[in-house]
Amino acid sequence: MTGNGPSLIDVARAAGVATATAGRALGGYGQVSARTRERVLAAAAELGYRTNGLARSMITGSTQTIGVVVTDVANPFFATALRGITDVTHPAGFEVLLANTGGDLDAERRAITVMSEKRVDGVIVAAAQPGEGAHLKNAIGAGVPVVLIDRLVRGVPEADTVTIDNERAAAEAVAHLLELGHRRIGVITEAGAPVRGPRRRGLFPSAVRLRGYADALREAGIEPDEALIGVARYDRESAYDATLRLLATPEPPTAVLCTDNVLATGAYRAAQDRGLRMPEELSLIGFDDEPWTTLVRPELTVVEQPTYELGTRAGQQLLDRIADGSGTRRPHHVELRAKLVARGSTLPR
Amino acid sequence: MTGNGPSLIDVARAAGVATATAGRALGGYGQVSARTRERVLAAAAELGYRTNGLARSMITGSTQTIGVVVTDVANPFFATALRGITDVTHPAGFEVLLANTGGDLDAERRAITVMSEKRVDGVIVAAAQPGEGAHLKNAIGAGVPVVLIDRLVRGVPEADTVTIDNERAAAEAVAHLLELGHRRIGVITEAGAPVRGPRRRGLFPSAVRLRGYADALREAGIEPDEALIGVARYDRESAYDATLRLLATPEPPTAVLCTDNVLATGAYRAAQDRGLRMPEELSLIGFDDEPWTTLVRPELTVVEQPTYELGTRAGQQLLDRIADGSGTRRPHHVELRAKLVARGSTLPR
DNA sequence: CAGGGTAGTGAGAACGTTCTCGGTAAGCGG
DNA sequence: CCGCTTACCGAGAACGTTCTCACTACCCTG
Repeated sequence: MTGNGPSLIDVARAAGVATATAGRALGGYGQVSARTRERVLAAAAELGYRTNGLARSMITGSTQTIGVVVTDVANPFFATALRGITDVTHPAGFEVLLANTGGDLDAERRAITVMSEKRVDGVIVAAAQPGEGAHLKNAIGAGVPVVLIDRLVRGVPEADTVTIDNERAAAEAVAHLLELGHRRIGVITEAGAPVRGPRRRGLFPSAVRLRGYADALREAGIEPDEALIGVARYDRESAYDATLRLLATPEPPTAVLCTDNVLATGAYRAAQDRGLRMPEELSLIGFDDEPWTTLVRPELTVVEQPTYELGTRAGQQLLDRIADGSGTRRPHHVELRAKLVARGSTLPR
Repeated sequence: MTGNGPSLIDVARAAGVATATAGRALGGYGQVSARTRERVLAAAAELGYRTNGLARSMITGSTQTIGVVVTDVANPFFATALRGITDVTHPAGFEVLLANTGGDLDAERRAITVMSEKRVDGVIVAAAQPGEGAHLKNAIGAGVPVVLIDRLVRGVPEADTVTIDNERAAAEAVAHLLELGHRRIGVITEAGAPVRGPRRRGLFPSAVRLRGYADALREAGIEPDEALIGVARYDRESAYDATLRLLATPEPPTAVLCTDNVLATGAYRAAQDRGLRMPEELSLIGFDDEPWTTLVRPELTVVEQPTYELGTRAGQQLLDRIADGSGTRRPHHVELRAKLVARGSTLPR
């Protein structure tokens, strides 16, 4: 790099004061007379001085930077959550260091390590895998506060969490369909989500939603039918295929719930291509509200997640913990509620 | 913050070597015998040592961090561009420091200042205002490489740029409509875009697209009609209103081009609410392809921008300039081409 | 006028690395 | 056995700030 510009020493020399005094004038700490402050500021402006944040951070022990680790910023869900995070943390004087894991656990480990070495004041993590949290536990042990969003991780009880009550959200969607008279209700969900299993930390939203779906059915006296559960990869085409398979079974569902909005686009397209009239021949519910859901015909009924708020709450959570500092603060767990927005794709005729 | 953990000195003491040697063993530079390296590594693992990146960066002069400044990460356009940036820079060992300006020039100035003080190795900027580039010029003068994306800024000739040929893209869209026999072609565009004016740097995409629209019309012997230019704020509702106004004129357009995808959602909705059959009664073209454009009926014809590639190219551009270092590299200007994707909203019956 | 508090300043340590330089021991050719 | 090279390592400087401490005026109080 180039000569890197003038340092505080240069400014002090130019102003005819000690470096300590120049630092006080520019940094806004300690006592400086108005006259010398002005002299120092003038000298700094003259030389084009830029504070070296690295040196400052080494002394103060704070970088005024937080890390944000997500699987994919291009996903509108994480993008808006990220916006929520920055909207809260930026006014508080914090910058955001961003990492994309692409869902790869190793990438997440590396990201956490690098951020930790860069001495971020805390991290907000949307975990890649629910099962492995050793690296997060390490970070916390090293004094880096961790806030988990959207996904809980096993083995990190010290972390704050901000999540959405996915079980309840899915159950409400199912209840809505039951109320409309549906009995054979299908679901399109992401691969790797077990239908049964103990209720505990370390499950992904899609899995939790699937449980909410199953529980709601049982509560209505309907035993969940494996044949009505369509498993897909996390992309539109896969969801499209899964939906077609579901609709081609001997006893096809009269309603389908999608556990994600990407999956919903595939399912919607499948219903269109199959020539099924919605909601008469097939009712459809998506997850996560997006602008397009009111442009399609019929409009799509969705479970609307408070995505932006997820970000703001997580940001606030992290700020609180950073401000606390003592490390004695017990972990907080925020669970936000999603809202069912009924539209044409499920309304009764 | 907590005691901040063991330092290199502690590791060296534990391993019974000098700090310089411990640094060599852990940092992978200089000469170290296999045996001592192992001793140092063992001691480091034992103590739970984390390299202090701040101290390292102070010496090496590189933070392995780049800054990215956009107006809104929640906008899918910037979100995918950002994804492109990280996908290129992360493998090269760079982290991304993100800032949202919300379109505010002062916020952009502050962001650039802070990033510069944090000693990022370079910045990628989607500018808030095309007219003011003094702060960017300053940054470049201070040795911080700048790559502009999507929007050109006046007064910063030293910056690399990666943009999309918006003029040509809009012209192609208009040509498509002319070919279909349309003569009264309207446009919905963002406020603040002059129809005429000299061709020069410092114009925003919407303005450039509007010029492309006007030029294409003139080339076909049609003088652009002010009454066919709908101006809106950058949101769906405003575009909705502007479209309705356009359609309510005495001689309404038979086709409408939107200079942005957010505006397109509003226009599409307006056409629906007005009960206009597309493409028979109104042809519509949007900007930027998104998943929903193939879910609506009719499917939306769009100008597809290479958004992801915009990010990757910008990332590569910045990496190249950082690697160069000499500062003698002449600025590169990459202009990517958009592609018209014809769909049901414009196809002839 | 003595005593004590306070605003302002300077000198130097400290943060935790990497870099520079010099020194020691081992290996090797003659 | 001598001289030369090379691998390895240590001591200390350097990066550019903030923090600690001490010191000097100066003002105020009694």
